[in-house]
Amino acid sequence: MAYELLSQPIRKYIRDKGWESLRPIQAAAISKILTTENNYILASRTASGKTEAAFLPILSKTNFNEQGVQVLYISPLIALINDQFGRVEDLCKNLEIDVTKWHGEAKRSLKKKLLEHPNGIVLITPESIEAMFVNAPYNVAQLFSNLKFIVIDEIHSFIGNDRGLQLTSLIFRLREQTKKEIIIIGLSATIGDENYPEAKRITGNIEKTKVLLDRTQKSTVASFKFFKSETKELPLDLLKDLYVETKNNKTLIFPNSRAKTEEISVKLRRISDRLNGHKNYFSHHSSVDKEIRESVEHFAKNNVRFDFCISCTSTLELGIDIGTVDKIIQIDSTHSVSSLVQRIGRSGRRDGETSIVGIYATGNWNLLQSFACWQLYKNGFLEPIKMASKPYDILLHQLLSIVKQTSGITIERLINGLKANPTFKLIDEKEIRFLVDQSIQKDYLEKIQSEVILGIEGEEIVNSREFYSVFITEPDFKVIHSGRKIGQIPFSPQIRLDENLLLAARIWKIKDIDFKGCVIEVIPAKDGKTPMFFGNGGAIHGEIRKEMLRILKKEDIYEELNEDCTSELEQLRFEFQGYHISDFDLDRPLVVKENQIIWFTFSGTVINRSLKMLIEMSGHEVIMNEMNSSLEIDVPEISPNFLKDIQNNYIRLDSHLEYLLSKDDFLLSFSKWGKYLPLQFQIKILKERFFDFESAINLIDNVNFRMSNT
DNA sequence: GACCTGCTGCGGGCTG
Repeated sequence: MAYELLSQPIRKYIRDKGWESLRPIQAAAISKILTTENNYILASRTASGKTEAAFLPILSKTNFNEQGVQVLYISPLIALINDQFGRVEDLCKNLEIDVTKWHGEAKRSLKKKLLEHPNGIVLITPESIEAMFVNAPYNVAQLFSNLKFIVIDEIHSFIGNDRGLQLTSLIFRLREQTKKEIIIIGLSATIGDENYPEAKRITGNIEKTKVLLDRTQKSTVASFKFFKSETKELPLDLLKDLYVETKNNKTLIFPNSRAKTEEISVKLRRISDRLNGHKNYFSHHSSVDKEIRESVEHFAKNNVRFDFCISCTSTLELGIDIGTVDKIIQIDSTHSVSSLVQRIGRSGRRDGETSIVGIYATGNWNLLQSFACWQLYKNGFLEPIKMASKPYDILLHQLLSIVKQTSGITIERLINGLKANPTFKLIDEKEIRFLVDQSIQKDYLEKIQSEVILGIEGEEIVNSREFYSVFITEPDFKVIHSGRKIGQIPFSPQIRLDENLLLAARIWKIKDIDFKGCVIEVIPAKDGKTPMFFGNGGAIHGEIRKEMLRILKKEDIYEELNEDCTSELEQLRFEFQGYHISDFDLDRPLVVKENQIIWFTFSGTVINRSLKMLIEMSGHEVIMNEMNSSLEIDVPEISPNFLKDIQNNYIRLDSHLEYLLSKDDFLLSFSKWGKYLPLQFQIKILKERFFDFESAINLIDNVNFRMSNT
């Protein structure tokens, strides 16, 4: 029995809490963590007690009287650290274990106190670990040389991206500082079976990392509605229906964009005011001030009596506890199935409760995409994610960080350290040496006999506040109302005196702009427009597109769809019925018009993007439509010559990419540190991370174009 | 028709 394995004080904690039994994931984690030395990934749905599943056995097993921090908890969000701090402190309060928050907004006095007596548990972000390595490497040694456990929360948010590679590298560097093995526990609610190898890579030891999985799913009820949108703004009928659906509930609305988030919260409140409904309409996204967001979270979590409606983006997708939510509304399709899983997980959090999700579509293709996501959700599909195998940009970043950390290191030690780092396992030693040589050439590094130190250019890169993170953020203007910060918005032509805009679920008039200090002063107003935000969103996975094609070709009637949705779907099916698709991998519809063809690729964003470039290289104009996954190409027909031409373009890709990169570095804007790489490495990361030319060429080689015979 | 994430050290001025 798992309970009997726990230490006395932990058993007392469980008794005092009045828990009748341990959750399945908790029982499994306790047995395994207490009896083995493996790393574990705990995969279990939201609100299933994963934090306790990790900490109960860790607290049982660890001797906190030893010098040094014993447990390091790593989180992707400051907000999550602040939220989990209370829970972990509660677990520790009778055990006399200190818990310390260590992030950019944590109190310095408490950090100082920890440095004087390093002990207990520390909650930290990856960027704060990076900063400590760069600015105070002696603190890393002082705090973590006796570290026993690392807990990584929301580990899926680190899979398949640069931040995950950075974290993998930082964990390796932490391990180099300690005498004993560190055991790593990763937590996640949405991690597909195919992604376990990638999650295990983060621990640095794939063989020694096991998965504990609780597949129990909550039942979910979905209903689809259709309101055609003719303009940029949402149809009034949709808003009225939305109001009725949400007025007597605790609801989260996900409209996919910050602008729509503002539009919905302001307009719903206006309807509610007119009908004497409640006033608790909020908006929550990255441009709303942190303090306002916290007060919204606090309201949702601590009030029981009042209904509320929070219109939000993915800021409320991750694990921050906002208490009970009755209903989730999704406006148009999510960009991934895993995002849908996270959002649905926010409602019906208690055991046995059903999640309720209402989905509104404003266009037929959007309806098809959101229904495809829903079908894949029911099948348990989650997008497989690949970590970059040769992340030269992260290698360069870590190389500079290590040289700063060591204040000078022999070239051989530097190269051996990078070679041993599992993050860069697939990068050859020859390539690492070349990158070091290039860095010396460009003054990022300076060679002094057999050692390197940071060069003049390197100092400038490393000694910047921007160095600690591996993702790019645009500069913002602060929005202030009588001394209080409302949020921050990007600069756009819209930012002019007397212009009105929506922010934080309110309407404001711009009264003053300080261009130098990047501050906008506003006063309340009666009517206004949504602010202009610039985003470039994520890529849609090919499986969603394939599912869309399958649904188009089926004749099934679905009970989740209301009458309007069903007739929209029937209409789309009618348009495509003449194409005779039978092989969903290779048969693709083709429309031939005068001097133009439209190819419905039903492939993911990355392949579409690659096809577009390959076709453009032949001098054709291509318009890529991401909504219906089509390419409009200015040729009269798909002739054998046309296809051969494209296949030949594949051979001269490198020189084409080289030409594009020499014009500007816009293509590379997905990689923060890529611009410091030698050209041939820039081309390689483009081909690995932004495009997938192999799959695109494979599709061109094997596709069967189907033309309509109606 | 598009999401999100984090952040040092130092010095000056102000508050309790």
